[in-house]
Amino acid sequence: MASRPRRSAFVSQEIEPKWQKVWAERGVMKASDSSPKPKYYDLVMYPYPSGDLTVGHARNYVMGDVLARMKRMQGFEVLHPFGWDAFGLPAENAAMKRGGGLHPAKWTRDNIAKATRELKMMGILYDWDREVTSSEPDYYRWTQWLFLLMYERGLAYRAMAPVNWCPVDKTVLANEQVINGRCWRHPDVEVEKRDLEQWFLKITDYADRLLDDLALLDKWPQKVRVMQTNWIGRSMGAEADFAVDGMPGDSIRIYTTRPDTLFGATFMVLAPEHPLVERVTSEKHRARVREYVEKARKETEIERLSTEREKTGVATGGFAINPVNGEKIPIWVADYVLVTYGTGAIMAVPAHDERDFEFAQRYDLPIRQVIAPPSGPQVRLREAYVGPGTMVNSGEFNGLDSAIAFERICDSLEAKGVGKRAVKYRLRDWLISRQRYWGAPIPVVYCPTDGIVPVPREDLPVLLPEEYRPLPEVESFWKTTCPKCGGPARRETDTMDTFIDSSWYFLRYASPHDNAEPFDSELANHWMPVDQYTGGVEHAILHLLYSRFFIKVLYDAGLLAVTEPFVRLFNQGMVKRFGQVMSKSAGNGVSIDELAGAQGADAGRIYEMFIGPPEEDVEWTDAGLNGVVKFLQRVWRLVLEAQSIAAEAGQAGATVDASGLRRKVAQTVGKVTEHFDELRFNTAVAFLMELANAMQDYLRSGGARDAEWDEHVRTLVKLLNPLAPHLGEEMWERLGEKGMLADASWPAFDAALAAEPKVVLVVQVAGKLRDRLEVDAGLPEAEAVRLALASDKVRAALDGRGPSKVVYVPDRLINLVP
RNA sequence: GUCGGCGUGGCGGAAUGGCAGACGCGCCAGCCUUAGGAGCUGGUGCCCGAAAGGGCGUGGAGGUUCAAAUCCUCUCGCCGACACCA
Repeated sequence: MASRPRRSAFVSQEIEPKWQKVWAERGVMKASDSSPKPKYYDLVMYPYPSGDLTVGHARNYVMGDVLARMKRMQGFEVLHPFGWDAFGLPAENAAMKRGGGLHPAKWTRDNIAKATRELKMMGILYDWDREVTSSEPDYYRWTQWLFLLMYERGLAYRAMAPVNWCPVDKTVLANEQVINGRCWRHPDVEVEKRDLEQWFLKITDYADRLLDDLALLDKWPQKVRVMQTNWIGRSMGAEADFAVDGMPGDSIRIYTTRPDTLFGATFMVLAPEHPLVERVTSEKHRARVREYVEKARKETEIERLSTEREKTGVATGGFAINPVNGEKIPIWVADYVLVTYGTGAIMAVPAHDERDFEFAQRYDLPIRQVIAPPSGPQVRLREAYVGPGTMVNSGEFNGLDSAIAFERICDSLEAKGVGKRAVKYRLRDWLISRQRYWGAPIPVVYCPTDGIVPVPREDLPVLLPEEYRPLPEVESFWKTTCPKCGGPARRETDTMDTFIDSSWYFLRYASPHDNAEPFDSELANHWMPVDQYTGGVEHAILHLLYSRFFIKVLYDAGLLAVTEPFVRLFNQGMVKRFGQVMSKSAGNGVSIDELAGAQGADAGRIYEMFIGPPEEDVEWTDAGLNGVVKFLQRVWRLVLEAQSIAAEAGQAGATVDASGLRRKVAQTVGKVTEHFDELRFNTAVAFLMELANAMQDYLRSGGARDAEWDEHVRTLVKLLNPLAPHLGEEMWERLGEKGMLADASWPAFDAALAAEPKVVLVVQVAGKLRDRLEVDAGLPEAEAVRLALASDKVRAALDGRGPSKVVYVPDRLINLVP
């Protein structure tokens, strides 16, 4: 920075802190609960406070800020809050690394202070009066309150179950936190299965609504809706009871999505853990079955679930009776059947199921076709036929279309009382217990007399002990008395999954200081739903599914009037540098201090918006950033030193037609507004660059700096403001404006001003471009044809042939087809 | 394996049926300057051509259409999600 520019230039280090201070003092982004203006709730996912921010983290906060600033100028009462998802393991790990010397609370608060300062340095405005921190008692008190609500509504229960255990974090995990059998936080660590008694939330009660209401979320990325649909995994089918041969009273219930293939069942398969395995096994087979079951139990989840390996199983020697035709079929045990899904037992129809087919081939089991494809019945199947067709080998149902037979066979099962239609889900209940210190304690007490007793609401919060130590080791924490009988009792020492904290934080922003309830229903109903929600796609299932669930429960409890929390969802891409996601630990981060100290926050903000489509990952380069700096310096001179630019061209005083620029300004207002609204920031920046170029050209060609010019300059500054707010305010002030630019009104789009009187009409002959004609807008077709035929180039291309067909798109193109 | 997304100049990317390459980076030439990592002017998809002009061109092959980067079919490549859910 030693060299001195010849022309005057702004110095970001001087103007940025100046305006940040003014915004803070005036509380520019404070949201009023009682404003007559229409509300706009603009939210970014609250982050885990892991330390210093990089410009990479800042990208989605800038997106939120650009939208918030424009919406304010457009006359909305904008709620743009911020907070911290502050409970979680990194704080504990940091504490452990230093031998417990650094308390997680201290570590968390220090990190929050650093990140807050950096957000402010980026010029990002929030209503900091509404800041929430999930690890503070005045927040987690209400997280506990909501747990009690779940408990009262029968949605929180304690059960013994085989659960996922992360050996590194030493805690259990929810299904959603297990990815390919590995911990979501440690991609190289396999989770273990443990049988433990844990707390669950009954999200499966809401499976249908969570699935069906996805149809309402038309402003969510399709990708996320598909992922949630698959995760919930609803399937429609039937359950049927197969009697066990020689064991009256015993039957095996199976679930199938293909009741139309019931006549094709040639064997049954039980999961190794199925409770009837021992009973149906014959003495002759017992040793082998036990050995197989034992082996399956020892295998890891990853091995069990691999689709690569060959299917294995053993016959039990037992037989079942097919309820539709009385046929006796062998019962096998195989680990490709999961005890956790459906009924843990299946009827195997190898002719019409790929997995059963593979298994039947390997163990030489019979394959019977019961559905003939439209191409006609095949003599020998080479692979399972899973499509629809005509029923064969199916008794009274022969000849029916398989879709009709599906219904008829269900009717028949129901009439005979041996089965019924059934719906199943992949979604499991949400395991929320965590064996960790740094989380919200689950507010229940175990009493020898009264069993599970919830902590009364007036006794909340159940505070974490001051000292950082595993809770089961802190006697003063768990040793308590029963709220019911007063006798000695033991407090629950597990804390809640941090995804509970984040399932309702956006409600707390509506009434962050309410000390009587988690949120004020009236205020929450005023601000909700969130109009724009921005965050990473990694929460496509986890946080976004859990939050939807919470909202539906609160709706049912009469505490909230909305059934979906987020109207429009946007997943931003990540910022990379040297090919890797930018992060402090990877050593490729650009810090906000570095940025602000060199090119400035405004340049960084615009660059992050201009660098590429907002949903794509982008590569940060210093050269690209410098291009934006040049643009801003050019705007600065354009706005404040128009004279020098005109003088430079040596034509000051000449007169040029101002109507072209007038149109350009009007068009830019329309396009920039639309593209900001649609979060297409990269193209919005491009339009502003075009406008600045056009204004510069106007001056250079001798355009007058009259009252209209002054208007154009103010329009440019306003349009630029959401992107470069510091520079905007500085220019606004120097233009002699009294109020704050942040409070100025957004330019209105004037379609009449933007309309082009003359258009370039493309002339094609047989679809090939032959000429361009400048014509009046709205030219009638006959006139367009006449003008086109008058062109030498067109006549040459037609080569004497008359056009037999004319396609005319007014103001765009005319295509003459010989 | 299944589902989804993406594939456009040297680079980031525009254009969602109607002029391919907006805007920017980079590069080339020139101007200005004591100096340039500043500013300004012009150029910049590829091929032929001195130019005028012409031809080709959005991973590949087909198709629909007066017209395709855009819609359809197949195919290749990259990325993501799910992965024995009966």
